[in-house]
Amino acid sequence: MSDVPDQPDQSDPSLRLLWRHRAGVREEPKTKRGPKQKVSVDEIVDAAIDLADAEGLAAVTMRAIAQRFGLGAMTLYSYVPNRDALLMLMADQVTGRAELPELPEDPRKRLELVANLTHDELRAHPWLLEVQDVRPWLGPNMSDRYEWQLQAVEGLGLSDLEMDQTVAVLIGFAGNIARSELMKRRAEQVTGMTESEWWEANYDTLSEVMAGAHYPLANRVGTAAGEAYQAASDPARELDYGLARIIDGVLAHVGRRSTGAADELS
Amino acid sequence: MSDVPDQPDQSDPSLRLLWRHRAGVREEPKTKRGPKQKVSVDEIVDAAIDLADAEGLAAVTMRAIAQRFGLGAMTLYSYVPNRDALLMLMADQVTGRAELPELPEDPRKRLELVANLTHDELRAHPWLLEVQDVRPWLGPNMSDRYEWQLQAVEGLGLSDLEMDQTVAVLIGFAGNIARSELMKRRAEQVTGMTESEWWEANYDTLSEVMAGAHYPLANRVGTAAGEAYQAASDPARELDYGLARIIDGVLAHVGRRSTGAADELS
DNA sequence: TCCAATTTCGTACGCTGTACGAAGATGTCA
DNA sequence: TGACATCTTCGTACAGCGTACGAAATTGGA
Repeated sequence: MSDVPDQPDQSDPSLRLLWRHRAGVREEPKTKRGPKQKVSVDEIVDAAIDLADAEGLAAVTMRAIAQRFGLGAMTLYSYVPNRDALLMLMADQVTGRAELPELPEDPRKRLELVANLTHDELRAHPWLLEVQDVRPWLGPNMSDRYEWQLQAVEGLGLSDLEMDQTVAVLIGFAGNIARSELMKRRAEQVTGMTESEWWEANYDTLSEVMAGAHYPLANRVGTAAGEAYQAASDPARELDYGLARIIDGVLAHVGRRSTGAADELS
Repeated sequence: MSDVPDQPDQSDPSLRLLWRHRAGVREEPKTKRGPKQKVSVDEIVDAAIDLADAEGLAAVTMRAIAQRFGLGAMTLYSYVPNRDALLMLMADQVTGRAELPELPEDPRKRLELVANLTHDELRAHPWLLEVQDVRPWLGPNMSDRYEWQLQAVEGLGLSDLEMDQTVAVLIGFAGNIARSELMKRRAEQVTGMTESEWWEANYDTLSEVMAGAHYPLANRVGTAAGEAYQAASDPARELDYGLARIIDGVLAHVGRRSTGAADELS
């Protein structure tokens, strides 16, 4: 009824939850009545991370986590507003586990480090690939990570915008490799065969079904891949190859600029 | 009881379903008894694609699709073995809708075309991003696509393995851009605010909560981004930048090789 | 001591994919 | 023409999900 600044707090409540440990979060002046909470948000998030690591993100159900603490499922909702928020907290918390090594002098090594760190992390916690596409949440550990990533591309001669975009390309590429590794592992798990076993088991069907279709390049390339690795793909080598090309491109770009050529981006 | 080659058919039943239209699939000698099916697999898959386009992959439920045809939910299972198979069919079928343009002469333009085609497709059908990570299914349209993609990198001086990896880098990058656009759209939908509105609404909370944390580079880069576009990111420009760098890197690689330098990959 | 505040959690709802089995439709054969 | 085998259709049911709701239990402050 009044025009008092009664703004309904448009701000995202998840932010305070994400930054709960860092200085600056003012404790809300809550009365301390009521039972003490039996566990902490961190314990819950850690348990959820462990569960996701061990059995995949699908196994991270509210009921399963609660059970780990001997709690009722609904009890979790006094710690965390909902499952999506929990996933967000998991993502930030697991990001905080990796220590960020000092950056080497050599520009190529710096960029490789950024990509490899992301890749290793996603291999250890593949469920991050499924979580990430909620939002690039601004948690404290994600922010630390981003700052570190920017340090890796600082001083190369890139514009501010290009620094951000370069980081995005690198970690995006690392994510793609990790994703293809995950797919491969899952396919083996689901079918119960290795990749080469699958090809063997389906060779007859494939050639029957593809009779009349002509894939000269795909056949040649597929054969080459099958001989080089003994599978259709080898993510580790894909990582090396693609990363080298991307870094080549970035370094060529800044090199070209520093020798006085035109640049097309602000 | 006998040692007759009674092999339990290890081959993937989904393959015959994927290739159902192409020559070479032998019709199984089934008796023609029983009622005729009222719709076709193609109609079901098309309806599912339309639904996914309009309301997202989560809206693609067996019940919802069946209802579109006035069928009972369980009826779908006489057309398709399960939901995952349906998603696979959707992915291949929607891939077949895009026509594959003739490839230009200029190598750079060819690689750009491969990436842009993928990007446009994923913008039109973002749910492909959620489906793809089941497996790179060997459907007829996916196979056509792959052959076309290989044509784009044929003759550049890449080895067979490198051709495959180059295509993977390009379409993976296009997918990442599409994914970040999707995230952005979803975030706006969920929060009901544009990106800049969100930053404005959370500015106070952010600075309160991040007090004590120092992100000099992130602040500088973030400010630059906010001024350049009026948002934290601009996927269209990220596409141009990253694509240019990747292609730079690939062309530098083959250029270096053709001028007689060493190559590190088979 | 009593109450207000808070946590805990049992129950329930709507939604999902899909297993099961009955019912109906159709072609084939005696 | 009937009887039967085979196929499609689909109602019902189940387990599992996130979570809304409200009651019960617990605690600190007045």
